[in-house]
Amino acid sequence: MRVRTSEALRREIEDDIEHGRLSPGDKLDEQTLAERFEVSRTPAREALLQLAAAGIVRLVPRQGAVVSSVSPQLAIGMVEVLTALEAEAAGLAARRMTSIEKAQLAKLHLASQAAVKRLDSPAYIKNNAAFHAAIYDGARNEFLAEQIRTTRLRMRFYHRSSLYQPARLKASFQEHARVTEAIKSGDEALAQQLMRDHILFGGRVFADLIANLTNRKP
Amino acid sequence: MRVRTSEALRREIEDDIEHGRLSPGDKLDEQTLAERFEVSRTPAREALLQLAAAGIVRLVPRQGAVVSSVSPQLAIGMVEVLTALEAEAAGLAARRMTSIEKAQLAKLHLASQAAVKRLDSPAYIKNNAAFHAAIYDGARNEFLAEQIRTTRLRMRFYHRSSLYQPARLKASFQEHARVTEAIKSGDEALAQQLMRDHILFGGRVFADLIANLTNRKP
DNA sequence: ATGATCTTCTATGTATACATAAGGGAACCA
DNA sequence: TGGTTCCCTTATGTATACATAGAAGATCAT
Repeated sequence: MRVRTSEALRREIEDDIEHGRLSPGDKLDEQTLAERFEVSRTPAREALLQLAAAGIVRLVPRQGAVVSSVSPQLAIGMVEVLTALEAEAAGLAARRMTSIEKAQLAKLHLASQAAVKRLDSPAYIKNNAAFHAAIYDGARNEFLAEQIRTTRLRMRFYHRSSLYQPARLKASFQEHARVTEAIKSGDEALAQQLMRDHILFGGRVFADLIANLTNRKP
Repeated sequence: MRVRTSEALRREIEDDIEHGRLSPGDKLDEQTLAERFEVSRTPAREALLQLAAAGIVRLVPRQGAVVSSVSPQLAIGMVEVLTALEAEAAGLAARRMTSIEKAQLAKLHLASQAAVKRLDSPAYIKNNAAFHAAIYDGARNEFLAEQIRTTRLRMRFYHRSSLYQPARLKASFQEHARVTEAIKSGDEALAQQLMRDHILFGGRVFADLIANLTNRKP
């Protein structure tokens, strides 16, 4: 086998969580996982260990693994960290992007206008991802990009994008416009501040959602 | 056995790296680890998996594990991320600390003065850790604190604290004073900015060190 | 009937066995 | 002498076997 089996299992389980087939609190036992993927317990166990290291599942000794749940407190914490990281990326991008890259970023931004007009959330979500990815590239910091990716992945397990709300979608586009301008003009502090506001807005929706979920079933 | 064996091994190996008994690039094979700790290959292997998930070692399929090396690029990246996170913590602390906590922070800061006067780096390093820990507490964000802890741990593998330099030690104390003032007055933006400068200074020493190391043996 | 204690049973943690891919060395050829 | 190919060794990846800690259930006493 070319790829590591445990790696494949890990991705499958992540996918299950992301698509709601597994929910926070669900128990994952090694035997069942092994049977499901038709492997022995060893790779199943190793997949769980990797998930635990990433914080996706909680591994209680002698009690197996459960899908991590997110407290409102943790949700807010993640939003705050993501905000700081995204803002840093925007600031660095303002400093480091070439004029060619800045022009491309502006182009990416404009390309999303069509999706906004049609209120086409799935399309805009793709545009949005491309826009932010361009900023990560421009920041010239792989480690930062990786930290953002991990944090976002972990958040994605628990919420649908706020961009499914038409109001949020329109606001997002406006905010992107201002961020693009700030980066274009090389204004590091402004780019940071604008990105901070941008992420915080979307993040609040996430934190509110978690708070509601938790209140409902205590 | 009460604790997980692989967990214990992981800590031992981390310790080895931190204290220089293992260097970046060193190979870690499962058999040798197992023999050294007098366990079977299974826990040894699981420890390596956990270290790999944390980025401490690199795990190449069919080729075993090597202690991760840090490129100058990665070193700079880590400093930038740490800067953003520490700044965020300081800003949040400025907003959220009670006046009692603020007074305690000021007290912690003053307590480090003696170590500065004696140029006692080990003592100051302890004071420094307590000072920063108080800020993490005040930020009311466990997730942020954990991210900072992880990043710092990973950096600590590769450098001695810049606080062993007398000049840096004195400067650190002055910077702490300004940060303390900003937090006391609840000035979020200023606290962020001052902490940013503070971390960046120390971080540059780290990045320079890595750059030099890499240039020497290419 | 309720609680406590004991027993049983299951799933985890560890060890060991087996399969296989990658690397190294030897031999052979040019 | 240099290079290529083949084989062998070794370490990783996976499977299986065994030990044991906890959980669940049953039994008994109050």
